[in-house]
Amino acid sequence: MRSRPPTIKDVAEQAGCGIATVSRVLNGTGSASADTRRKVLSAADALGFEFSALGRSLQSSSTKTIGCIVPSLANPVFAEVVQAAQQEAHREGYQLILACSEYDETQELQAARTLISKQVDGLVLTVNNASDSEALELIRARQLPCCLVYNRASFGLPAWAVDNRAAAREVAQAFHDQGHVQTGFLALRFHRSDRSRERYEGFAAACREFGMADPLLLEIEEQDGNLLELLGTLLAEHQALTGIFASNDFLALAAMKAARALGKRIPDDLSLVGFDGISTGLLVDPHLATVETDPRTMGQGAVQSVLARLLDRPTPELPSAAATFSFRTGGSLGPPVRGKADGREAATSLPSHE
Amino acid sequence: MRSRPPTIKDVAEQAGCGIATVSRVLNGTGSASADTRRKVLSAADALGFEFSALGRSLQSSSTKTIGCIVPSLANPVFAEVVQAAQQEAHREGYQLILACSEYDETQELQAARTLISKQVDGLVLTVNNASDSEALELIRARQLPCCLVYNRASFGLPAWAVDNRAAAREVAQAFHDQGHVQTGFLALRFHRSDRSRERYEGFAAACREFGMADPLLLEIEEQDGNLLELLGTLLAEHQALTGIFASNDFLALAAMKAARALGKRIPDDLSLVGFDGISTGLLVDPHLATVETDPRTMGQGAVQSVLARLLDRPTPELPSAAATFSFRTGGSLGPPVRGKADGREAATSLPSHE
DNA sequence: TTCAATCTTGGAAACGTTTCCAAGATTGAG
DNA sequence: CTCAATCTTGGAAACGTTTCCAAGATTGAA
Repeated sequence: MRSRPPTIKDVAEQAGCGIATVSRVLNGTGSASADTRRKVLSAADALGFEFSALGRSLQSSSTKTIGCIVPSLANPVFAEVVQAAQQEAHREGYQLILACSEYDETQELQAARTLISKQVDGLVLTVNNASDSEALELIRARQLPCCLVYNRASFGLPAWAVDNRAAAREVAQAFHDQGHVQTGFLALRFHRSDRSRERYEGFAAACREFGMADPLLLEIEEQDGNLLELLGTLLAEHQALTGIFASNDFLALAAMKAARALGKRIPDDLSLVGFDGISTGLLVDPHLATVETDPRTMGQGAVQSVLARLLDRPTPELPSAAATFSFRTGGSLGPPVRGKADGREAATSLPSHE
Repeated sequence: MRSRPPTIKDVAEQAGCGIATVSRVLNGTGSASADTRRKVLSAADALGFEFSALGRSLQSSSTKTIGCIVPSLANPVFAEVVQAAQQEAHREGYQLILACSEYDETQELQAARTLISKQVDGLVLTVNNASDSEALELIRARQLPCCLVYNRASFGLPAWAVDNRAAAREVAQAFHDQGHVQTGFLALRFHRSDRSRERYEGFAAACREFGMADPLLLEIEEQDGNLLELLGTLLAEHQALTGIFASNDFLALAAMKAARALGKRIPDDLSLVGFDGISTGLLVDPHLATVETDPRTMGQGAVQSVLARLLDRPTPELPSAAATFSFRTGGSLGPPVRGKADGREAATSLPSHE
């Protein structure tokens, strides 16, 4: 009938000893006679006692807790990051507190504040704009152990990031190798993500390098609901494009669907390349060409970096820039084919894709 | 240079007043002269003071924190549940602590223990087996506000669940309507999920009801890696089946891919129906027929239920069983067609699907 | 049997809050 | 100007731990 959970004091009383003794016995620190040990153990068991992490944290000033901020869990990339981070933290006896910023800087800052006030021991996060984030500034001011994920290193913080520019260059190269000239870059919330911008910039620079036309920037502001419609309109407006690089796989897949609704063949009429390498890309036909990244390694690594600072361990080695991604070819990328539905011969005359 | 974050005591000292006053001013509770208020405010600002949720929780015995346990974030259904739960909690000033059980009862219990010791105010969770879960027993013993998600109500706990049996019955009906007799039920970790079992039982019962053959239970134990191979083998062994109901969409999509690798046409040679209604099912061709559920509503509702108990609000109404799912038809479900690649006429002689 | 060394034990302080309470300061009415 | 009512303020206790320290109990060797 007691609603209040039992405390160490209750155990001490029941066992007929002092709270210090209970603490020592239950934590296996310090000495105790066999008799007392037995009494304490059975009292704790009878009461169903569990230490309150609160009291413990207050006194040790360590919560065994790591804060994690990501833009959204709707993107499987971040879901994987979080899952891997959670596992790694758990492996070391740490808990993860999750917050999603919804790609909103205000919520991002808000989340950082809350996590800090919850006294998290460290933070792992993906911010919208690493080079200009109030949240990061706050964290740095507090000198909290922290590691970025998918953001480029910034504010002197370690970062498990993808080399977006180098990856985008490989995409441009792939388009160029297939003979594309007129390409576009498709982004969902362009101004809200530094990743997206880096990919675009890298892509644009590489297109120039390879002598292709400047890629057309195709921005979409809105959310899911009418996404397919918007994409349809956008694609219809830009029939000249033979290839599109999307800032993430979901967008690429949606574009694939929208293009087909317009009667376009993939890749003959339109080639598509995504970013992230989510598994869904391998379920569609043809497979989505994309830049594969490794969210699990990122999430795990970021937690390791934070823990290293926390526990005075050697800092884990960050992957070399080139090892942060790998271009994955797929049937969605092929040579552009002139002519509408009768371009079969032209298609077969070129090297078969994949 | 101070590494220790400033406490209320520091602010009091700087402002030249007592800590009680600081507390009152900063919390806007109790009175204070305009002068003191100003001094406290500027001192707090200068020090960059933030309350420690720890001390506060210890004294108020409320952490403004809700624990959340799901099997995995790899399944977008749970990712959505978590995301929605997180948003709803946040809306009410609560934080979410996340734990994944990896479909493992030991980790499930472990997670519950940790969250309890972290003094979460409530819990939202999906367990592997609601009718027999040590974690749930622990929670019930502690009388912690708690709500199940995707599990059937159990232990007297509220639950935002899908009526798996009724949903499975609709699937059986759909198969029957299309003329299927020999069907199979495909599950990934059958013994590890009560949802999967309920779906199978409901499906089997309904098949009998509709005069179809008992569905064949196709179990897979292993994880991703070789999933496609395993599915291929399984499908090759059971050529007689004309339709398969998979316990979730990912499995259904993987089966679709494996079936195609075997040269089967979907749905002519094999019809497929999934469960969950993830958006990926609409990206493939043909669309995946499935049972749609609403993870966001579930996650949000569960948090509301917990908060209702926490804040003495009226309990939110649980959805009626029938409203927990809706059958979504799709091209992956059609009438079975006799004969291998030359069964076109037979196909067109039957009502065209969807 | 005795004394020193060791083992066992519990009181008390500290961690950062909130809140009760009493005391001192201020106000206003008569 | 006086007294009561009100406002403002800070000390202290409480929340649940851990850990320091000193005191009492036990052990073993001479």
